[in-house]
Amino acid sequence: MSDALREERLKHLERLRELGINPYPTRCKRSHSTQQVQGEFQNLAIGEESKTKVCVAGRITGRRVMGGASFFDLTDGSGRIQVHATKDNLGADRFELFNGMETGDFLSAEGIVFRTKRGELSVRLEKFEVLAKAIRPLPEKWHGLKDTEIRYRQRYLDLLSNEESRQAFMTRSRLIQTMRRVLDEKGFLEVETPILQPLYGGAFARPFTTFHNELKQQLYLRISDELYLKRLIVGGYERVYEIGKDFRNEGVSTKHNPEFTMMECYQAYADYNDMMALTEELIFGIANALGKVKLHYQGYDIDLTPPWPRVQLRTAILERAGIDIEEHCDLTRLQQAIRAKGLPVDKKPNWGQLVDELFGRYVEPHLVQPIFLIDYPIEISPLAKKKADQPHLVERFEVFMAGREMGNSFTELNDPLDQRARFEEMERLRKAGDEEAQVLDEDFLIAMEHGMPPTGGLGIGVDRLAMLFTNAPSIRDVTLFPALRKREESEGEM
RNA sequence: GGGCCCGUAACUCAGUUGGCAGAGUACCUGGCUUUUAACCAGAGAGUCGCAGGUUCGAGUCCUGCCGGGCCCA
Repeated sequence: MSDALREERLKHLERLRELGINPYPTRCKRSHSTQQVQGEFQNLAIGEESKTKVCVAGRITGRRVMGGASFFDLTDGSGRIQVHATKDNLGADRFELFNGMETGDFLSAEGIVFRTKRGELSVRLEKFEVLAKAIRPLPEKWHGLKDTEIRYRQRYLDLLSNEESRQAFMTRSRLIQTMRRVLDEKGFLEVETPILQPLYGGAFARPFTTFHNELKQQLYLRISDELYLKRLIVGGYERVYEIGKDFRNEGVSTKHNPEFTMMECYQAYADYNDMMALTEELIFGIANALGKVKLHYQGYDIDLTPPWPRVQLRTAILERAGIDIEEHCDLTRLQQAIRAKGLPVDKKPNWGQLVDELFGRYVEPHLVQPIFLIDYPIEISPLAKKKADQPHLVERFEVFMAGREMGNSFTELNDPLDQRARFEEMERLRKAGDEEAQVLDEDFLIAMEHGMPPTGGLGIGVDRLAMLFTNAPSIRDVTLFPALRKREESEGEM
C-alpha cells in the first residue's frame, strides 16, 4: 500500500481529535522567530537559562525521542531551533502527546531558552500547541530530494529539502528587487500593459492564442511589452518600465520556458548608447547587491565590472567566422562567402537573417565576458532606427555574457512612415511562410503618427540573469513552476 | 521533431549471465531524561512507470506507449 504512511498519519489526526485537540486551529501566537531566538540568546553559556519565556512556531524537521526526554527541531521561515521536552516538565500525558507529533507537523512551543551540554541553544518546552497536522511524510532529510521531476512538479518539497534551491529563488527575488530599485531611482515609472492583446508584436515568435467569449474575439498572450510601452512614451511619460511575463509558443529547453520574465524599459530623448550605460548600471548594480561582481558560471569566470566592450557585430563575425559581412552585403554573395569557407549554413530569406544565423552559430557561444555587440541588420530589427550613414543597419545592440544573450536594445524607430514600411516588409515575409515575422499593428502606427520623441529602449531577460547569478545550468532551476507535460493520471504523486 | 540516458519501498539508491525483490533513511513496536544523521533491539513496507512479446522462468532481453533529463534541430 503506497498510502500506508498517509493512513498512519490520518489515524494520528483522529487521535488528536478524540483528545479534543483541533489539529488545524485558526490562530497561533508566537513571540519570536527562530532566528530572533538564535540572535537574542546567542550569548547564553552552556547550562545557563534565559529569564524570559519565548514562544516559537514552526515545522517539525527532526525528532530525537529518548525515554523521558526528547529533542525536536522546529523550522520556520527564518531558520531552526531545537525544542527540549521532558516528562517532568510536561507531565506524562502531554509528553506522550508531544512525542506522538511527527515530522512535517507544525507546532508552537513555549518555554525558557537554554543551552545544552553540547552547546545547542534550545527552548525548554513548557507548553505547546498543534498548529497544523501533516498527513503526508516529507522527503527524507539526509539524502534530500533529487528526483528532478518531483522537484519541479512539487516545488514546495524541493524548497523544503534543498537549501541551494531555496537560496536560488531568494537570489532571484533580490535581483528583481534591485532592478526595480535602480530603475525607480533613475525616475522610471513602473507600469502595467496588457498581457491579453488583440495583436501581438515586438519580437519574432509564435504566440499563444486564446478567446474572449463575451467579446467573441481571438486574443494573443503577449510576446513582448514593446508596442504598448512605446505608446506610453507617445503619451508623454519620459521613462517607463515593466517587469512581467512574456509568452512564446516554442519548445522547452534548458534556456527556454514558454512563459518567462522580461524587463523592458524606454527612455525618451535617449539612444542606444545611453541604454548601454543603463544596462551596465543595472547589471552591475544587481551584481553588487548580490556580492557577485566576479562570479563563476558553469566553469566560466566572469567579471561584470564595467565598462564592457562595444564591438561591431560585423567585427565580431569577422573575428570568429572569418567573413566580412560588409563585403558580402546581399543574400547570395553572403551565401557564397559562407560556402567558400566550407561552413554549413541554412537557407534564409534575406541577408539579415543569414547574418543572424552566422552570428548565432560562430560567435555567440564564445561571448563569455560581458560585451555589447552593436549595429544589426535592418531585416531582423523592424522596430529600430536606421543608422544615418548605413541604412542597411540599425542602431541596435545585444548584450552577451556566458555565451548567452542577456539583453536587447535599440534607438527606437520613431518615423511613422518608415515604421509602416518595415511592417509591410514583415507582412511580405509572413506571406512567404515566415511564421515568426511580425504583424502590422495599425493602432501602434497611429500612435506613432501622433509623434514619438527620440527614444532608447532596452529589454533584459530576467530568467537568464537569474541563471547567471545562481550558477544554474537550466532555466528550470530559477523558475518556480517550470512548464512540464501534463501527467496522464492525477494519481500517483507522493 | 531526431539521438543518447533514466524511471525499483515515502526518500536516496543497489540488483551479477534471465533464476525467491534488496540496503540505508523514514514509518511502526520495545528500551533509553542533554540528544542532534541520537543510539540499541525487533517488525512491517513493492502495480520494479504502463501495455504487449520472447522464455520453463523477465526488475533484467525485445516492441510500443507515458513521464523526466542531456545533446542536436
